[in-house]
Amino acid sequence: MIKESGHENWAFPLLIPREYLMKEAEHIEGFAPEVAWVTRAGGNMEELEEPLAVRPTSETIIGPLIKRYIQSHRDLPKLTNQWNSVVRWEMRSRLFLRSREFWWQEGHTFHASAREAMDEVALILGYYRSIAEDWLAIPVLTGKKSPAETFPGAVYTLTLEGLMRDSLALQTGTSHYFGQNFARAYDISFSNRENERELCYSTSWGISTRLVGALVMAHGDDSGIIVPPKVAPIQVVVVPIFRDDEGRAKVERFIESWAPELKAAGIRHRVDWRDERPGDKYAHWELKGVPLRLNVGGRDADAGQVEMVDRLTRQKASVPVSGIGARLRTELDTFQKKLFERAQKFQRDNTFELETLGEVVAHFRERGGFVWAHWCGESDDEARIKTEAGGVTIRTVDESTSGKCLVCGKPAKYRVSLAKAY
RNA sequence: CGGGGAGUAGCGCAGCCCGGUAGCGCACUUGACUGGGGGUCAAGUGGUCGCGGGUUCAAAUCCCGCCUCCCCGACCA
Repeated sequence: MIKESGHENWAFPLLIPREYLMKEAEHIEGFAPEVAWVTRAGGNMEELEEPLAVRPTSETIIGPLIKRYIQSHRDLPKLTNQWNSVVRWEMRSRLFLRSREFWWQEGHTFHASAREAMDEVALILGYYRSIAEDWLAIPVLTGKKSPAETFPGAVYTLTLEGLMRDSLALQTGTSHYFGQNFARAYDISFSNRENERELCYSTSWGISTRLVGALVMAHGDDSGIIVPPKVAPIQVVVVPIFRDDEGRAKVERFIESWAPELKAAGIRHRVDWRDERPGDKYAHWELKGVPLRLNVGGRDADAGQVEMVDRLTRQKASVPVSGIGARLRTELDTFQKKLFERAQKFQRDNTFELETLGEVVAHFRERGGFVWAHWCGESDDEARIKTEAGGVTIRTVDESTSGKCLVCGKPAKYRVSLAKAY
């Protein structure tokens, strides 16, 4: 999707000179606590005269480099994307959700008009939503971040918020509109059609390996993870069941008689011939989240069928091998749909509408999920929510003309979603 | 940075208080029985007890110092 919409892959340096990093005041202020610095080098570990920052994100290195490629409105838009890892020196890390180093995709774009840049930010958010919902089967709430939660240096930040099965929210992607903030800091300008110098309008956006964590926590159960068919490396696993060599040969012949059909139907599958017991294999592949499992023994071979078990319900069904490719194709599509619907239902069942801070505090003492409420926009009130409701934060804000602020009771400017989040 | 806890076999732990030269579960190896939901039995492999020093005839155990990790809080997303 990213490439099809005209973005090119670029690669920018890992290490950022201090002077570059320091240029956008809000940006550096926001990231300062998490930046790792290279301060020594060489066999004697000598102090560097000028420390180098390990990129926590790449705006500050891309700015000074990209400006050379942008001179005229004819050079715009400049649409770049970079796959890399970044380092944020978190005090407390959490596997997949907040690690000190993580792999991601960061897009950085430069435009001749604010309108175009804002459209870009919305376009990408749509792509991210599609990745979350259509591929990972994770329903997401989208909206703007409150000023306190906005990316440092951005005019506004759009976000996707998913709900994990423990009813905590997780930010699964962000898309930022910078206006001319970064262009001003790095003097990224172009000659417009009137032959005047004008600062670029820029954006950045990213999704990371945190999505792996989201996948695990949005669908997993006590038996392990559940991987949506569309992204599953193995969509169907076949577990042969036999006692002796003779039985094995029979089952093997049977499987070989229809396994090519799976391949022809484009189904990613594997036959598990490991020297383990069937029960171990069942548990093993359930743990790994393989959507469909086929148990195949001598009795099935005789009957010309297999026993199909789906990871979601664990219900067993007999499936004739005739036309098995098409049948499994359908089953996988259904699985994808059901998984998404289950997550949607969970999100619906854990979404509430409340009016006062007292209600919100009481609610989050008992449970989690998303709570919709109204907010006047005062950051003091936002801070009060966080302290009094025990870490509850505003996840998204939408313009609103109705309702009263849940904290101060004054007419609200925004409709907000609240949640405890990772 | 504040509070708490833990370092003993690949993993999870007991033993420490009351010193006597290390044990349990899982995993692993071999064999037999087994095999349609994580099996049973038997025999095995595997450990400088986080590091350094001290006390003692003798230290996983007692004393001193150090290192590392985890949890809660603060911070961040």
